[in-house]
Amino acid sequence: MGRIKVSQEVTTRKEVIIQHAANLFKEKGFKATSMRELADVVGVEAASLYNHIKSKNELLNIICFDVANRYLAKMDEVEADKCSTISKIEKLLRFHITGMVLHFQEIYVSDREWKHLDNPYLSNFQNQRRTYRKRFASLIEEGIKKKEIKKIDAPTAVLILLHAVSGIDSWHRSKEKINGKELEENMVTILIEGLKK
Amino acid sequence: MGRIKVSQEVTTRKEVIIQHAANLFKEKGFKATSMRELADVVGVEAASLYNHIKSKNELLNIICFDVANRYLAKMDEVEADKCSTISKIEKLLRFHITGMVLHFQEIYVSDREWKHLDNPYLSNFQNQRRTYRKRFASLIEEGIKKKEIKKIDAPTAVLILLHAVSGIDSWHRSKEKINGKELEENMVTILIEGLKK
DNA sequence: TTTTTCACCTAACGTTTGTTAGCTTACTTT
DNA sequence: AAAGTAAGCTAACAAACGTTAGGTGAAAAA
Repeated sequence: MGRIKVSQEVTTRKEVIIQHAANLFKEKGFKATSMRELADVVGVEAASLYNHIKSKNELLNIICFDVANRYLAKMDEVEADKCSTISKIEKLLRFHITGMVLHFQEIYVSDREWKHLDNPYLSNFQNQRRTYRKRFASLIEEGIKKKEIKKIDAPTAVLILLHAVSGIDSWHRSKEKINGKELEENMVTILIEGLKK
Repeated sequence: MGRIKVSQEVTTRKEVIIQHAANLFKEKGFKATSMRELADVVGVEAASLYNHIKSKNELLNIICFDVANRYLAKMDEVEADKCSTISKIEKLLRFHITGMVLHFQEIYVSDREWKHLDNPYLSNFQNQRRTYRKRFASLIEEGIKKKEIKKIDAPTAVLILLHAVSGIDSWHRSKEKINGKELEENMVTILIEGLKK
């Protein structure tokens, strides 16, 4: 069929494949995406993919842990920051939102398709996810103690924040959509005001 | 293997199958659930399922439209209600929350797996979904006009509400969870306060 | 008790799946 | 120009998939 073309941003053929995979996994789901389909959009025969990747599941692994690691790194950064707790939470929220606005395919996949990871990656991913949420909840509890935030159940608040953000997926699909920055401000307004005391 | 047992609440064998299907689709996803697996938990051979259902996709159809119709009916009811706009929204929100708390399998499936519906059901479902959200957004805009709600983008608010609710799925999975009623109050507090002017 | 109907079985079908083996072509380096 | 490596191809595999055909046994109706 042809050679895989690399560009300046996407320098290796493996990365090209991963990007197309993220797109397809997002649109059709991991299980519903076949290697032949992926090969088609890459512009190559299915078997040729295996010159660059080990398996279909490796693609999912890479996508999921790429995202997970980005969030953990951001959490480190924010925790170390010297500012009010509520604005730490706002920073995290904004990070989630801009992430979803700019490269939502991977995040969407990592959010929705991680169930199809195979062990040991599966347990690993679940652990990372759990600790991330715990650290997030701790921030909220800290905010409650400092009376910056109203008295609510912290895990519930985390759940609301994270899932509200994942709804940005349908913003992408919608026809008459406001721009990304407006979206961010609207979400922050509703959610952060909802938390504040 | 044996006969499918019906109970007082679940009176037909088809309903038994649907319920197990909803469970599996929720846990593993539609595509990742095989008819042989479903047959296993039902306690019967795979081929035997086809005495009661037409196809695997019929199961998904039934689950998705069951949920969609429930929500549309509730929307009719709430719109006709004579109360403030903000409390209409609160009523809808509470309906979504209790739905997720009580029989979340079906709702979860309808939310996440509808992509695998086949036409004409797919377009049909998408239409219903779109109108539901539009009616929800209209309520919010009405609330803004009446100055009950702060000036925000209505579709964004809808998106936040609906997706925040779908996060209740991870509440079900969590170990140290507060009870359903508390969860509901927490969510309403954060989200409705977030909307109010 | 006989007949009919429903519920289930085994066996098999045609596809589609992820992946491998072995060969050829196109770039890169010498 | 020759040699070596990287990237692609065709063909095929074993397994899993949804589904159908045709037969068996048990419950319900006669």
